[in-house]
Amino acid sequence: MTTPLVVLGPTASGKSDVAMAFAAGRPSCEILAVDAMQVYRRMDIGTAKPSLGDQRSVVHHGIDLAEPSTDSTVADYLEAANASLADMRTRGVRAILVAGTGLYLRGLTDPMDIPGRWPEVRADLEARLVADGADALHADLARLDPVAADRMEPSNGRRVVRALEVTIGSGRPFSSFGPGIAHYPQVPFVQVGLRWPRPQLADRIARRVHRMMDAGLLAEVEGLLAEPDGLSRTASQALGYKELTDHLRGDCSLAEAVETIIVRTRQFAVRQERWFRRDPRIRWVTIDDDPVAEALPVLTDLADT
RNA sequence: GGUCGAGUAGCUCAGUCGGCAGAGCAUACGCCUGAAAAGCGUAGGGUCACCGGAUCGACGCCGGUCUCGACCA
Repeated sequence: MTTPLVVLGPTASGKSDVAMAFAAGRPSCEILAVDAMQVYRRMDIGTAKPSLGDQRSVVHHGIDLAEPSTDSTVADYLEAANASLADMRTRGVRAILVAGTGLYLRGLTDPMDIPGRWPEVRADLEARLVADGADALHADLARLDPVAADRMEPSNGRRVVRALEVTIGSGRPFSSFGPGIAHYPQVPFVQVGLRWPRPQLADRIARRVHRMMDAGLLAEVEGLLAEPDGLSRTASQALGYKELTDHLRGDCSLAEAVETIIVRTRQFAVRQERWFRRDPRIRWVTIDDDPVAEALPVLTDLADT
């Protein structure tokens, strides 16, 4: 059987190692990275992209899909990732998803009908956001699509603008494109989540950030900034890249930048946990020392059933 | 040893004339379908260094002690 497996968890939880260990012992297994930043080419160290060695021993999908000078979005990712999944299915290859980006994973496990874009509508809305504030736009949304309005904070201008863009642009309520993320139907994916005690995960994150610095992250960032088109809005906000760019501009010392990377990565890891832990379909494994030794047996067990 | 300054939330610091103890960050919890490593909301948290005094009432005033820093010797 080729039910896709999902290994998910916060950054630095060891999910890639677990997936590699599983795939290494089995011939027709390939890995699909479910990660919003590993899609960017040449952003390798800071995104903890699988090493070339790992990529040689197991085929990887979902990485190096976009130039760092362009904005890659959920829809772009889902198109490519779904094509990879379909391809693996027809070849009889088992997919192992290594997932850190919750929204992207939900888009694969619970297919999403992501509405299109209406740039002119959006431009008007963004102008109004600046002029009138997010609450005013949220009031409009509450009138046009009460369900969507209820799903988001009135002060979250970015989300409110998007919901209005879709509702006005498409002529259909934003909420009519899907049930939101609070529904968890059974789906043909086996999902295993790696969970760490917070203090230990924090420690792993700090050590990994320092390891990235030792591996040449600063030079990687300098190289990307030196490219003719630089980093896109989305790529430039990747953890590590953003803070080191600030440092290179002279906004802070290197030590301060590294400390900020660690704090923000820790906060990101918590956000990942909060996203995933609501999903009742995930089988959790609490790790306290060795992710591979502790999670691989569970994964292997579930894979064979 | 002397002079001056500082000591308030986990951290950095506000605190006016003596009248309910504050902010930012951090932390915890939650939301979010084309920026998601993004964006947004809520909450908890205090021996105001310590001891004593005056006062109806002290973080604040008075006396002393301790710690840190700068300067002078």
